[in-house]
This record gives sequence, structure tokens and C-alpha cells, in this order.
Amino acid sequence: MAKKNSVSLKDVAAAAGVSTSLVSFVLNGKQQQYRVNKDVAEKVKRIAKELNYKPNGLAKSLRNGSSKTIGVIVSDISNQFFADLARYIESATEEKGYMTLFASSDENAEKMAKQVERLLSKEVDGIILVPCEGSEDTVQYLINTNVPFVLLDRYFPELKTSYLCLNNTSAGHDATKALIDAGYKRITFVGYDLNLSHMIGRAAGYKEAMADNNLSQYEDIRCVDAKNVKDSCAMIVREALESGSEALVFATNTIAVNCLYYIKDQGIKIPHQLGLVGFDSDSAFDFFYAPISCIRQPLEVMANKAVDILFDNINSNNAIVQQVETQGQFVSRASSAPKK
Amino acid sequence: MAKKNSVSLKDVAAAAGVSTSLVSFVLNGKQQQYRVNKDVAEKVKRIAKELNYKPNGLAKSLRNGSSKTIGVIVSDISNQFFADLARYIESATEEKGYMTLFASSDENAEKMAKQVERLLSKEVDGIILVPCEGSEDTVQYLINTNVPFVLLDRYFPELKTSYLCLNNTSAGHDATKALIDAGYKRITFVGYDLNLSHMIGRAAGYKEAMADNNLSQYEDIRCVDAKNVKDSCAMIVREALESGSEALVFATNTIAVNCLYYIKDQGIKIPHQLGLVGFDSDSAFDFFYAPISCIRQPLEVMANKAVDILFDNINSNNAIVQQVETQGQFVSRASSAPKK
DNA sequence: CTGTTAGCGCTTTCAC
DNA sequence: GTGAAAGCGCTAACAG
Repeated sequence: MAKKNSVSLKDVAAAAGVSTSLVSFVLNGKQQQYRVNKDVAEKVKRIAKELNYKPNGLAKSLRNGSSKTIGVIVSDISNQFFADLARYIESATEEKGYMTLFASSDENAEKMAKQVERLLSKEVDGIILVPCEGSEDTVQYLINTNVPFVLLDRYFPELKTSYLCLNNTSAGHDATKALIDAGYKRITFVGYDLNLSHMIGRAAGYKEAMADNNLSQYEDIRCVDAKNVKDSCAMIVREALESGSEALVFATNTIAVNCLYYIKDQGIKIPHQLGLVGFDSDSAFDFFYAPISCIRQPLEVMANKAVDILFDNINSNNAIVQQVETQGQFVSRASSAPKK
Repeated sequence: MAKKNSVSLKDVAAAAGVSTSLVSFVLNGKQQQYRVNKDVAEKVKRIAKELNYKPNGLAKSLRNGSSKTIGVIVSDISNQFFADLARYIESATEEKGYMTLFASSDENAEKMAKQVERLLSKEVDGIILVPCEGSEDTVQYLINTNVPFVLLDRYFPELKTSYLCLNNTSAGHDATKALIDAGYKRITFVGYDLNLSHMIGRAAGYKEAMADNNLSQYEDIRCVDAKNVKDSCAMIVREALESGSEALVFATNTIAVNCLYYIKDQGIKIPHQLGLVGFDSDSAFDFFYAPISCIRQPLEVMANKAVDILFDNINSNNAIVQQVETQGQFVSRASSAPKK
């Protein structure tokens, strides 16, 4: 531990000439309840302060059966989208007197399972989890072992769990519809080849918008290779253009930014040669010569709500399953300006 | 705790018909050391697996006097610079079997002190700390209580602590010199009004470069109001231009990005009207119409080294103070192209 | 080779 | 009003 020289309850008790129980009562504000003598209470408080007593959280947690810590597993904490969520989650949990243990899964089910184990071995009181592809078993395990948790950003329709995510279908629809309204017809959806609800939803929204506007014959979904995002994005943009695509919907901000590098390099004219809509935000969207239209997720609301749901599960011993979808907001900018 | 139904060492021992010590030995790979019977060992392992036994990390930590957890306090975990560092730190500590507790200080000394307390109450084995202005007391407290820690990004010259930071003077010098070499003379340094080593170092490097090139008469240092970065940046760029400044050195990426919003809005011509050099990186630097030259910090190296130093302190009980400076690298791009 | 036991620091019941 | 004592789950002397 950080310091071996730390002073314990016993030390305070000895110095005050009382029992450890008294000290515990006083220092936990239960002097009323246990009718501790006023003077004794004062003395204990004074001595505790003098000795610079700091309770040992580990011992407390062990004894109380609650670590006052939650775990958060995201794909990559350095990704701006997750970093923003992390910050909001941190603030929300801190307000409740909890600490947050963050871990990254790299979209790898095995690594995610390992991170879950690591968090559980720290006896976290609950977990906020961005589940990755193929991690149903791990999620099922959490259900079986009755660990309070909430899925974030994605969920598994076949598993009855609490989750909080964007209404992805609606968002995918709005992104696509904006391009359609601007006069684009041959619109390509650029996503990951992931069998995960957020991706499926966004693609479904895209298809729906295309179909509703009699553009199904132009439906074109392309998948970025997650192992090699940069090159894969470049190739997809090139191929989409070659096949006559007039506009692209990017399913995530990482995809968008990587495609933008290629678009910028190649001098492709936005929006006249290619209309664009992205998801989330990135300063690249603002500084690209034609600012990028996008679907904004209400990150703070999402983080707060996910935390609320988690604590509901913690406090109710998972009695209620809450499945919440938030609404994205379309931000219109130059990259999806009306096609000439 | 997550689950009340968890199985303990005692349960395994009972099921295997042996004592808890045997189980502990076996499950901690000490069967050799304690000459545990092979068959018994096998049986214990099998039963532990059958019962899905997971050791309680809290109890282990309490007993062992080490939580196998470190704390990391940065200014803001959602800031890309710190998010990147966080990710590298997470990876490095994970390799050592440690978990990482992140917290944000918001550059506020009081909040930082509170975060330190929170981390210590979790009995972290050590702390990586990005200290904020006026937090000398808290750092001194860590020294006094013999908590292993290492400062990151900034340090206090008057305190004898381990730290890892950029060679800021050299970086500030290089950034400025690049502009001087490109023919700019009236160069303005835009930083925060913070009495912190990184800011002081970068400004000192700027001054040094100006002086070495007989440009001291043009020395011009302006400070962004950290409480209102966006507006303050806009005002500073405007005033600098009005006063005849030909180039700007931005002391952080947040400052740079905020100034770039104004520069873009106003249609200021980069680099001909104004040469620019920033710190760190941001996708805005890449997508601004004139890509921004910058000083890159070796983030991965820095994170790894900070973790190494911290563990040296943990393992040596703070016997050695290591103060390490890394070198930034100047990346030349259009924003600091030779002035016509 | 294996079991007993004494705590790590804390909370809380129960007795006085 | 207060203290003794049990015990959260684990490790590691120490006995045998």
C-alpha cells in the first residue's frame, strides 16, 4: 500500500482512550443513532484530525460488501467519442461518491472478457459496458452472476439486459434523408463489418431511407476493414466514386476522418463531386474545407442516463431492465449542401 | 458487491476437504514452495474451476498491503492529449498486472487535492499526477506521507520529486526558430497565464530563440484566459494582428484549435498573413487549409517512462528520484512555410 | 505435506 | 453510553 505508516481506527481509539466501535460510530456520523456522548465525540474527531486519520477504503469495502467503485469498459479510451463519454461518466459517478475504473477492449471479445474479470476481481459494484462483437457469452455471464451492468452504445437484441444507446435506425435514416433531400441519389453507406446493433441500426436506417424514396436500386453498403482502417477507407472512397456514388454516409467518426484524409489528398470536390454526412463530431469536421454535416449524439445525456440505469440496477439488485434509446440530432453543413 | 453469491476460498476448501491454506497455496502457484501433494493440488484446481471460484481482490489487497492499482490524475481525461496518454498508461500498467484509476482535476488545485484523497482512500500503490497550478502543498503532502508518485507534463522545480516531462524550453525554442528561419520576425507566443513549468519552459524557449536572433524587441507574450478559452483566443489573435504580429506560436493544442476557429472565420491567410506553429497534434491541424506545423511529444514513450519511474518508486519505497525530460519533434508543414 | 491460527482495518451486534 | 468480539476473504507463519 502507499504508506505503511498509516494510522488506523485502532490508533485513534487508543489515543482517545475509547473503543474502536465508538470511533467508528463518531467518524461515520452515527453518534446520534448510538447516543455517543457529545464530549467523547468531539474528542474523537479532534484526535482523528490530529493524527491525520484516513479510513482504509479496502477494509471498509470488504466489510461493507460494496467497493463504491464501478467499472467502465469501452473500445478505446483514447477515441474522442469514448473519452468524452468517460469524462461525463466520471463526473456523474463522482457525484455519487463512486470512483470509476476504466478499461479498453479494443473491440476484441477475448480482451473484453478479460477486462470484465479484472474489474470483477476489484469487486466493482457494477459495470458500464460497450460490448464488442461476439461478446454475448460474457454478457450472459454477467446476467448469470447477477452483476449489475448496463450496455452502452450497442446491445444484443436477444439478451434481456439494460442498455442505453442511440436510436441508430432513426439516425441512419436522418443522415441519409438529408442527402436525398439535397438531391443525391446514389448514396453509399460506409460502415464496419460488425454484427453489432449500432452498425446494424445505422445501416437499416440508411436502407429504409433509400427504400422510402425509391432509391433501393442505388443501395450500396461498404465495409471498412477494422484491422486497417486508413487504407481500407481510402480504397472504399475510391471504389465508391468509380462505381458512380454521389454521396457517402460515414457510420462513425473514425471512418469519417480516415476517409477525409483520402478525400483531401485526392482533391475530391465536396459536396459537388461527393456529398458527405458523418456521425458524432471531430475537429476535422469543422476544419475540412467543406464542413461535414453530422449526426450528433447527446453524449452528456447518454452518460448520465447510463449511470442512472446502472445505479438503479445496483440499488434494486437488478430488479428492473431498462432499455433506453436517445435521439441523435442532424447538424447540416456544407458537405451535404444541395447537389447542383 | 456485485454478487453476494460468490464462492470463497473457504467454500473451495470445504468442497475439496482440505484447509484454506492449501487452497491458497495451490491457487497462488506456491504448491512447489509448500510441497503440496500433486493429487491434492489437481483436485483443488479442479474444484475451484467447477465452483467458478474468483478470488476477492479486496481481501487480497487488504491482506497483502498492495492493491495492485495505481491512480492517474490528469487535467481532463477527455482532452485528446491526456486521453492518448491515458491509453498508453493503461496498457503499460495492465502488462504489470495493475489496474488504473483515472481522475480529472480540471486544473483546479482543490479538486486535485480531493482526487488525491479519493485515490489514496482506494489504497492505490502509487500515483501519476499532472499537477495543476498552486498544488505544491498537495505534492508536498505526497512526499511527506511517502506515497510513490511521479509528476507528468509539469513539475515544481523547488520540490524534489520524480517527474517526466517534455524538454519544454527546447520545444519552445524549436517552434519559434522554425518561424524565424522561415523569415518571420514579429512572432507572438500564445500561452496560458499559468505558473507551471511546461508553460514557463515553452515561453522561455520562445524568448531564447527571439533573443538569439536579435528579435527581442519583437518579443510578445499573450495569455489566454483559461476560463473562457474560445473568446479569449479570438481576442488575442485579433489583437496580435492589429499590433503587427506576423506569426504565432501556440503553447497547447487546445489554444491552437480555438485560435484556428477564429482564423478560419475571419479568413485570415495562413501562412502569408500569419505564420503558425502549434504543440501536440489534432486532426484540425491536418485539415486546416494550411496544415499546421507542430511540436510532437512522444506520447507512448512518455507514458511508458512515467509508468516505469512510478514502479521504480513503488518497488524501491521512493529511494530514488528520477527526473526525465523527453525531446519534442518539430513537424514542418504549410503553416510555417517561408514568408514571402 | 497439511491444518490451525492470527490478523489486514473496518463495522455492527450484543452484552454490560 | 460504551466495549468486546465476530467476521468480511485472504495469506502466511507456525505447528505438527
